[in-house]
Amino acid sequence: MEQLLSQLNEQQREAVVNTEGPLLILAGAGSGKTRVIAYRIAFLICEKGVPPWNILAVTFTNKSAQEMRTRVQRLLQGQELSSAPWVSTFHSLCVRILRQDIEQLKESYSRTFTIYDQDDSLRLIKNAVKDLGYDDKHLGARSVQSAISSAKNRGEDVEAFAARADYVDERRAAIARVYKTYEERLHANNALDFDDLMIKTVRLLRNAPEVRDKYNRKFRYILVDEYQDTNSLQFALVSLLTQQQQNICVVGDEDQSIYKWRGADITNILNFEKHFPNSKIIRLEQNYRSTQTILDVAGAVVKRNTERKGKNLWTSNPPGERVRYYQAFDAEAEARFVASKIREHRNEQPNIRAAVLYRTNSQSRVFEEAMRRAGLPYNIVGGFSFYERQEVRDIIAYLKLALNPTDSIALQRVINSPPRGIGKQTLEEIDRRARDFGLSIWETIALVIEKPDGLSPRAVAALKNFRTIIYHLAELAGAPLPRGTGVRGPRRGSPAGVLDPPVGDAQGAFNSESFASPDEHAQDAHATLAQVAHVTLSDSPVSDVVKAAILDTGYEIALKSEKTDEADARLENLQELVNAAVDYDEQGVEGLREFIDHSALSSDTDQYKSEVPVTLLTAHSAKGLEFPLVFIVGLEDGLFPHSRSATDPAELEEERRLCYVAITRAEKYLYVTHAMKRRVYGEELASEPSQFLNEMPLEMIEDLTMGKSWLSFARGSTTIDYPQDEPHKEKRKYMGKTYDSVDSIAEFFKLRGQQMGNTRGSSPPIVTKSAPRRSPGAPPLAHPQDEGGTSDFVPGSYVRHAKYGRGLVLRREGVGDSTKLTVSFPGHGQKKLVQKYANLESA
DNA sequence: TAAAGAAAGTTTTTT
DNA sequence: ACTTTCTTTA
Repeated sequence: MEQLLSQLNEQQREAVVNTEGPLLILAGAGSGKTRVIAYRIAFLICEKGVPPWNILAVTFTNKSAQEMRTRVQRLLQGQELSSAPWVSTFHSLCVRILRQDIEQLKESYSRTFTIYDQDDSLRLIKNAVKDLGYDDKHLGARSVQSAISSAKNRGEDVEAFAARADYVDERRAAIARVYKTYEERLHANNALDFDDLMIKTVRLLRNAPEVRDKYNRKFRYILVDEYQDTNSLQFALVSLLTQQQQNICVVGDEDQSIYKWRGADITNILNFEKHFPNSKIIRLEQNYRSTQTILDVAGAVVKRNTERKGKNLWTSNPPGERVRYYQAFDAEAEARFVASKIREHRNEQPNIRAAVLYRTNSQSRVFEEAMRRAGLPYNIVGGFSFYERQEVRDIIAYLKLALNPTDSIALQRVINSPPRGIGKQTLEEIDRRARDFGLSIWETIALVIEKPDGLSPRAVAALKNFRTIIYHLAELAGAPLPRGTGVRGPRRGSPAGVLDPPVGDAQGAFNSESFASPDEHAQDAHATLAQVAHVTLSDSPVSDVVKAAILDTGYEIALKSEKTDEADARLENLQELVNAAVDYDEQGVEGLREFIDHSALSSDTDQYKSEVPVTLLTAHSAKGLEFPLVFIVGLEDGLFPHSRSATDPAELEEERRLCYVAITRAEKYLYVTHAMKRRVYGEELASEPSQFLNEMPLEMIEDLTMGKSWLSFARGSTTIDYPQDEPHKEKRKYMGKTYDSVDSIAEFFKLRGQQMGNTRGSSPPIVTKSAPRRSPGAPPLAHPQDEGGTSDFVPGSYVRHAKYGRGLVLRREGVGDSTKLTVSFPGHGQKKLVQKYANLESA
């Protein structure tokens, strides 16, 4: 341990050895935060003799949890440990607690509850919107989902939400009714959505003193990573868990707070000392990751934020090279540039790892393509994960059904996939009857099989077939379902663990008939966590059940008979799913349930290989990672910063922090690029450089663009700093001929025309050399061709609308009569208007 | 009922 | 541009 401690600097060491009482570690980017947490855990175990199971470390993503586990493991190598410390995400921690104790909540949820991911929850909301008779045009399921989610995260239940929805606000009242139905149906399905996982856990700990006490005694030392991103529920959870011992250590950095949109509450970290009296604060300000230049650039950008305490991040690393800049013609050219630079770097340093950071996942496609073309193996983080693929979700749905057939979302998903003759008509009829009798769909199927009442024999046969498949899977899983109309589940079965494996008969699962009815078995609601984790009663491995879900359902045959490349790829994915299941082969229902939980809670592919030359990811998912070579791409106005943040200064600051996070991922080399035009929704749009580029010290940037670029214009003029709070007054001064991307495109064509000896073609007007720089974000001048009258309505200018009043033009699309403007009106939100009909005047 | 074709919505970031 | 959902047709 002595030797371990000597590898840390003074502040880091302080952070490690101060194990007792509340501790706030303010850790700047690259200051060795993960290292400190790992050492701290090792220190607690080795030096303080704390048993590993008394330690809990919570992170936000699976990726960082995994990283943490590996680090701790490496430090403790050689140590014989009886168990590992709990390192988990907030959500998986909640799942583990709820799987154990949710019945103490007395809300008639059973421990066999199903987790609904965002997609499942969206389906449920869609159904609810439809069944309540609302027009899904007016009440988009997605926006309802986000309204409900943020209500939940504010701690507003249905009643509170409805109370705030007075009769004036019809839309809100409608959402309130959907919210109510949604909650009822979640409950009827014995299902919890992501937000519920937090909510129910907090409620459980609040309302059940004995449960709270149990976990307080269990988790004697708690660490929370990325504390600046915690929301009020997560704060409540942490407070409840540390009520008794107060050994709470949180690590965070206000400059890296990028999840306010998801309810993160920065005051959690700012008021830590108030929440936890007698707390210590330690600052980690030495950066070990980046060159001085990269750090300076990052600092210059984030300095523009006003909502900030500020800190003194320094490094003893060499200055390194300048940041490199490239202005690409379009998104494809940008990707080609990045790929070729990565190859150049790898020629110099064969094993250098590169990352491409973009604002939105939709940008990843071009880069994938370019990497493939350049023969660079790449790894893509986020986007559609493995578990989000249709075929994988289908098989998971079968598995969910085997454990909980009342899960109507899973049932609807697979009842007819692969096609087995249960069509829309049949489903609607069943749905109607289910509602009439107040039964779940599964229960109704049983009813219909006995009393078809007008349903075609063919449909009944198909339903029977489907039911047999589920019966079979349930038996194989070691959780046999009662035959006939008898139904169990949270609503009628005994609440405790009816779905749990039969105790004391290892053969049970294989002998399907003998377990047609569930055995009575002792259920200790207060079983210890260890007991739950090691229930190994049924003999069938998880992978066998997964295989059965692929084969016995006819899924494989259906795919094989398709004989398309796509079907083959799907089959391969399913093989991959079986492989994943092999890892979970600790047998039995608990193993299967854990497997399913994992699939719901892992959004990013965890088999992310760090040795791969190139990693493609969003700036958000890059947080916590570092790469010697980093490309920040798409630095364009409206993209990064994103246009959705244009109207709110606080949101713009969050975008800036995101940019800060992106820059500080780089160790040695940083490239920043933008394209002059880009396709958005299939439409080609000219794009302006990001204001964040302008906030970087220009002398620290090297221009790699062939010919003229935005940067060369920017350099040609004196830098004008306008005060943060009053940008508009200053900006309006620059009304001379300015840079904009149309001119740059003109420049590009001219240049290319010269290179190719081609002087023909209608070159747009060329920009004058002496052009002063326009500060990005300022109103660009009208293009020469639309001079007069309407030419003022360009992005950045203000207009007046008869109904909405004064608004800011954000985007302009199309030409002539079809010109559309996206305008943001304070109090009315963004509107898309056809310029010809909108009767706008400039304001 | 299922497959094929047409229309509409989509993209901010994530557990 | 791409994907999901609605509509038509075999």
